[in-house]
Amino acid sequence: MRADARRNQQRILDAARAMFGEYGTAAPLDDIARRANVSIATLYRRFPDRAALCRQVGVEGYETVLAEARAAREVAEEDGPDAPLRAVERFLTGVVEQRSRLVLPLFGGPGFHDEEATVLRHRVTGCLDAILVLGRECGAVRDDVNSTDLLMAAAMISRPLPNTPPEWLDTTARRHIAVHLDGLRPGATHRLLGPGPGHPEPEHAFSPETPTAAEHAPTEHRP
Amino acid sequence: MRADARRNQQRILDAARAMFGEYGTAAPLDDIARRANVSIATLYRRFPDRAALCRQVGVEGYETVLAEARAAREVAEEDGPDAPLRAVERFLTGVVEQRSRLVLPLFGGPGFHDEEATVLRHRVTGCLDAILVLGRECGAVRDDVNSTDLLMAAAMISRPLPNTPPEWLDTTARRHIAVHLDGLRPGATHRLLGPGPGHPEPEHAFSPETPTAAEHAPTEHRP
Amino acid sequence: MRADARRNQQRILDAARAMFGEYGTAAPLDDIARRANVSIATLYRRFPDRAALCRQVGVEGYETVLAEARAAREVAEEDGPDAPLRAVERFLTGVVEQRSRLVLPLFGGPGFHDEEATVLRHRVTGCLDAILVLGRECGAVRDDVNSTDLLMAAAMISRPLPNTPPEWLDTTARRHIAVHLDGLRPGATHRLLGPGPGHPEPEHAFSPETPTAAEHAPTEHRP
Amino acid sequence: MRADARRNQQRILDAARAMFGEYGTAAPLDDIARRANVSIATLYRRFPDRAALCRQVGVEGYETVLAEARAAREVAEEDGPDAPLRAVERFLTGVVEQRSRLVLPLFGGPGFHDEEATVLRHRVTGCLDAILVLGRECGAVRDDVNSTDLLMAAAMISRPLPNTPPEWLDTTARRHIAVHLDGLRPGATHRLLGPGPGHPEPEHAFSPETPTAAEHAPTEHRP
DNA sequence: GATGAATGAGTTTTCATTCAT
DNA sequence: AATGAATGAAAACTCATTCAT
Repeated sequence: MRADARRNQQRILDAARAMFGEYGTAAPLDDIARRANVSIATLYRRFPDRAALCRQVGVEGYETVLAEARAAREVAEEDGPDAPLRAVERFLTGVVEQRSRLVLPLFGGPGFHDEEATVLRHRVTGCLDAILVLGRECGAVRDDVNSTDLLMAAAMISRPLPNTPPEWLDTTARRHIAVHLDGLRPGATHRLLGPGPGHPEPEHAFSPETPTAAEHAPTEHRP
Repeated sequence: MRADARRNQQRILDAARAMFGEYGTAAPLDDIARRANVSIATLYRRFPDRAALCRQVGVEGYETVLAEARAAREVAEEDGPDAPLRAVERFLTGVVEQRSRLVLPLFGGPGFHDEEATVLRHRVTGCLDAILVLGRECGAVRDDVNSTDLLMAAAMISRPLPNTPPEWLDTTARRHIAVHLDGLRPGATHRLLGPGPGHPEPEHAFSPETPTAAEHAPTEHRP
Repeated sequence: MRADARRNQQRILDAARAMFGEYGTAAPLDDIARRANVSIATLYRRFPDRAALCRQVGVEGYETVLAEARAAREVAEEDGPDAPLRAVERFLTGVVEQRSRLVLPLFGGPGFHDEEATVLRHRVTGCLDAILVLGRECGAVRDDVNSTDLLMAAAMISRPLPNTPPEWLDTTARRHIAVHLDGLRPGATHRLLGPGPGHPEPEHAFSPETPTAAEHAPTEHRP
Repeated sequence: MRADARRNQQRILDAARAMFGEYGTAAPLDDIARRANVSIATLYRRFPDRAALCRQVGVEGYETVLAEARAAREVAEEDGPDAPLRAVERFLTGVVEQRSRLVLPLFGGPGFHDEEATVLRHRVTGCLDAILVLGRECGAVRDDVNSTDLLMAAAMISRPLPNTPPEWLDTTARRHIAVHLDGLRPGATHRLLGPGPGHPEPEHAFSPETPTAAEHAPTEHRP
């Protein structure tokens, strides 16, 4: 690939992430191309359709999350009895801070069963599992929470609520994280039942991805 | 308003809610009209543009949330030291169960400063405040959580995560609620600072809604 | 016809004239009905289609012109050698002043061959002919100008030029009339050839209306 | 701009002028595109909305008028005492003959204060002023008529009267011009007062365009 | 390889007209 | 007789996608 071609590709991805963030994943491809300073035909040469573009933006988002998860795991390995809990805090906070580069909640992003996304997701949950194992060992974290719970919590908390003043979003997220961290300590009165989504029963070996219904990915209008 | 007109109006709203839920708020108005068994022109007679329709669907969603909040407040007034916490549980669970009728997170719904939405939101937070007051009195709930925290939590938890298998959604939500409830008990180690969004400093009288930036309401594509 | 029905009919005509004046004869019938404070169905009861409404507004306009022509003829019969020229001035000025009630230049008004319009037009030219006969007798008016020339001049001068500041229109019309009156005096160096449109050769008896091509009545867009 | 693009642009303008002439400026854009043998989307690529198309057609019309004014100025510089009056005749006749290419009276054309239109209009009045100066010098033209009077006269006379047989239009216009020319000779008994629209008092320097009310641009229906 | 241009298909929106109350 | 409501048809406009330069 020629140097300028590679540069264009990255410009397109950056423009797409920004436009998707501002206007949603139904943002006109024309506008994305214009923002990237390339022609629409060039965009099409790189990404055969909108889905391909979304997917790539999504994958880059997963990579961002993975970076946060890895940073958090390092925190978990620090000294102190509550290091693992601080690691969870680091993870949740980090994901919220990366919000704009993220696509965990991206409609039209890589499907749940997309191979590359699956691999990345498993790497993320791998990091989170490591944190949780440490947390349980030193009694910093309740033992019925699993890595998927954490990943989903991160996704829910980082997703911007529409029709909400932007300055509320950060404060609200931070407060929610604080409550959540308190809820993660041992001594829970509301026990979580079962292994939770994506986690096999202990006695079973790892079971393959359960086949699931089509992803839900509605289209929103720009108000 | 004539009886048939009222009937049609409701039919349109029902169809719109269903279509918005399935395909997002950019769903073709044609299809909504067809689903409601009226002509597109009839839809336009009632709702001058898509925004008006969204707004009304949104308002109905707020009404649903209000109903849940009121039901929860009744639970809070039952006997027992943990009635308030059960009320919060009732509220969060109820909102998640009503998910499909809901529009808290509806793109293009009533703007944050929409008068009707504001009134309804205040009614909801009123109920939640009542619950929290009882909860603090009997020591069932930490004292730094406010009604907006609860409302935003309900919004975040009930919002379906895209690219996520539908059967995960309910389980995940239930598990998240459980952790959250444990986090709401007194004895918190992660204190919430400040009064939180929308809540004035105690020593101040009630201050009017702070003016906020334009609402964020992106458009998503259907994959 | 009931009294209220008659009142409604006139209200509709007034509203139509006003709307046609402001927005052109393609103004939405809905809006005309609203302005007249009647329902659209009532409008339809009185005027089966837009053409009928236009036609009636047009006929009323012709009646206005006829009133001006009659007033002018009375001026012509006053004393003084230039009374006929003052009569022409009266006619042209009067028509310009009535502009807003007029439809000489109304697209979609009564067609040129419409019976009622033809009768009214002939009455107008009758008055103007009387003025011109007097004018020629006392040498106040050149002898090659006919009543149709005057009627067409009135139509041209009174018609508002689009894209022209309203305050220019009156001044411009007044100045044009002044030049025109000077051009109407005897001693012309630019002679008018032939009898002019609508006027038979002197030796011929009155010939029936010559059949003409379809009327030209374009539709304009609202800017 | 690519060669084919330029060709299409001109085709669209030609089609638009023709359609506007036949059906008014509310003529369906679809039909204009079809007549120009391009797709409607191509039309929209060149002209973002109907107004832009009207404007350009209007500007081309002004250019046509300017060409006539320049040709007339050359006539004014010929020998003979009445050359300037013949120049005026040439101008008025020329404009009437170009009627179908004209847009002086085009609803929806460039607004009065449109920059390009203003420049062209000033160029036209510049030519006409030159003619009038010569005419006054050699006593061929009355001295109270100004270039705006001539331009407005041309606009009024060239504008086709609706509901009028087409064959009348040319004859009527020619006859009106003849009377007008006689009225333009010196020795006027009906003096024009004031400097007239658009012409500053002699003692004042040129004053900028007076700001005027919104242009009047009604919509007509096709009968 | 990059681009400006063209296009077809779909969606919103308007409005004249008819119908049921 | 008057009206609010419903509708079909037409028009404006947008956008993803392909083509020729």
